[in-house]
Amino acid sequence: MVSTKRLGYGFNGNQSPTMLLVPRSAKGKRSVRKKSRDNHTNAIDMLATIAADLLLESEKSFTAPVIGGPSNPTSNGTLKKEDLFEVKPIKEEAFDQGSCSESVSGSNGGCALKEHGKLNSDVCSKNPTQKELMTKCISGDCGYPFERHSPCYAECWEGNLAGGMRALNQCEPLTNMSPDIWKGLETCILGELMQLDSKPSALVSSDSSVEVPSSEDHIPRNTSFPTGWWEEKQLHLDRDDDDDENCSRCTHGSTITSKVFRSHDKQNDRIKKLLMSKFRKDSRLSTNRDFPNSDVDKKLLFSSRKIGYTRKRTQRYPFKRRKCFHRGLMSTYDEAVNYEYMSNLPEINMKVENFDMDASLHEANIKSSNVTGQRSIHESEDFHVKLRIKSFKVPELFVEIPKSATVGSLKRMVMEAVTAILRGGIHVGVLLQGKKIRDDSKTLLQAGISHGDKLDKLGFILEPDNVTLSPPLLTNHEEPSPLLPCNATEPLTRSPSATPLADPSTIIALPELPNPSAVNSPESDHNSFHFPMDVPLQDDHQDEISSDSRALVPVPATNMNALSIVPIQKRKRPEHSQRRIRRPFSVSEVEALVQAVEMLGTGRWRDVKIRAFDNANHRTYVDLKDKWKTLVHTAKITPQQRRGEPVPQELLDRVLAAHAYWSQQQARLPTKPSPAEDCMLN
DNA sequence: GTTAGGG
DNA sequence: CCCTAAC
Repeated sequence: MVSTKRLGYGFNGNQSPTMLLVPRSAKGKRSVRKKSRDNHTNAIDMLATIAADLLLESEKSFTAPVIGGPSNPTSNGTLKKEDLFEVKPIKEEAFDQGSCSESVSGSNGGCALKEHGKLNSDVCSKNPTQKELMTKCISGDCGYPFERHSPCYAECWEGNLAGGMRALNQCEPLTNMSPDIWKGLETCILGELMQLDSKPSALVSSDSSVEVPSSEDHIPRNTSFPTGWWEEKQLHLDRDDDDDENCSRCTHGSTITSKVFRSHDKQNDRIKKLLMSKFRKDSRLSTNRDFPNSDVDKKLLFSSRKIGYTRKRTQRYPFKRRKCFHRGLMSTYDEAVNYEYMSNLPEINMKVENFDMDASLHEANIKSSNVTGQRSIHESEDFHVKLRIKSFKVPELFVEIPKSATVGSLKRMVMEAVTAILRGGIHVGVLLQGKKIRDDSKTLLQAGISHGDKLDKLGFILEPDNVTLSPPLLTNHEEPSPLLPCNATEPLTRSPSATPLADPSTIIALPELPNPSAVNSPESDHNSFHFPMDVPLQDDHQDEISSDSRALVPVPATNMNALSIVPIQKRKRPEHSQRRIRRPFSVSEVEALVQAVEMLGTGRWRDVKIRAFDNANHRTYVDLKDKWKTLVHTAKITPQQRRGEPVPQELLDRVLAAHAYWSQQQARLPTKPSPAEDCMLN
């Protein structure tokens, strides 16, 4: 018996950032849209993207970006010119510390914007050039209807005045799209947002101004910053007037009147009709590229280059901002799986081709849009729920390995473990407030994955495919567990329930260690160094993982409790765990098996197991029996017919001999010990 | 829980 | 390596 200290490691994958843009009406988890193929859909795409941006940020509270350049103004507010022109890349780490962290902590939710607002105020007051530039961007001089999507404004935000100026100069006005049209579109979208806010007082009044109540009350307490998008917008517009007061206004959510709502209602309705009509036609004529030449159609056909730039911006900012200000939110999205396609951010983020699939909803939209004032909340169906999955975690793994093991062996163990989990296929489970959403046919809206407060509780789970559905076990796993970041730094210490590895008898001898019993131990062979799969798959263990880590912890296959709640498509073994990983017998294992069978015979596999494979936890006596069966078969066929690692002919000869002998013995006296065993017993 | 045998 | 009948 080998006694050796083991090191426990917990793994949680770390993968590339992802962002998903999914229409609310999308069904199922795989409703990722295909990329748009023409300018028409590009235009809709862009509008949808913008709308989604606005929507999300109105719901989840938009937070201001951090100025990249003069991020650390001196106490007296003095800013050097070179500071303004210096492009300082924003490091993500910066968002996890300092004022960002404070603002995230919750008590002073307005701190982030306050800081930012003051900062920007300082910048503006000290540098009228930047202020002017920003104003130009806001006013639409660069042709972008929403300043946040304006390249020059974006640059200004980051303090990159030179870049902002360059962007402004390079920016071609969208001559095909009159400002009024854009204003109208904007108003339409914002109208949707207000409706979504579910505030009865959110009205589009006929006097061309809109009173927008604060969304503060609807912001989850654990979100970082209770400020609506329009509030931030207003902050920009009113920055000339004050600085600190901006913050208090935003934070306390007083009623404001925003310039952006001052559009003409009739025009808005007309535009909306055209837009909705356009969307509807698009959904019906998805393959028809000859689009009607309505005004909107023409005006939607603008340069795709701009769209691309806009998208680039829309991806860029939410990523940074929420990293800073929405830590609590982001953490729920951090859970993820290492899917290759997930890393293709630009592709996924532009999936809005079938922007509107629900014709009935469109009808409702058009119908309701004809009615001024209250509109159905279903209008928001057309917008998107934007989920940013920062990373997907691979299943949490547990590896126990002697300190003396090599790094290479550790790598192999991890590789084996990962392979074992992935080989059976894998799928994503969706958790909302700790509960599984099993009905793939539900829309996101129906499932409740549409509102900001709910999105906080949204999580994803990576699960093996070969799992089963067992209702009696549901309650165990369905307990709402807050989805928080998982550090998984103490994976093994939190398992009070003894695992097989805690038992010395299950410790696997490793080649690096002197092993007195290695003579008969197949595990002493270098090739037989395997990841102890039995260990991490204990039920109790996994339950703790699921509840403690609270992250996207994919459920190992043999966790019956967890697996039981997983809806599956490919369910080949409904009531059982994932197939064990294939572990070919090494030559030394074969030798040990042959030797044991020579002594014990072919009908005492349990004894064979105990005698020769007691340390090999992954070899059951059934495995040994099966292996012997295949060995006999292998010995009978020609070497050319054999596959896998060649077994020495000497061993195969012994197999045949032993097989012949014990077949004969079993026919005569099934219980008589072999001469060899007699010798051993003596 | 083991064994044996088909898949 | 899985599954299961038979013990």
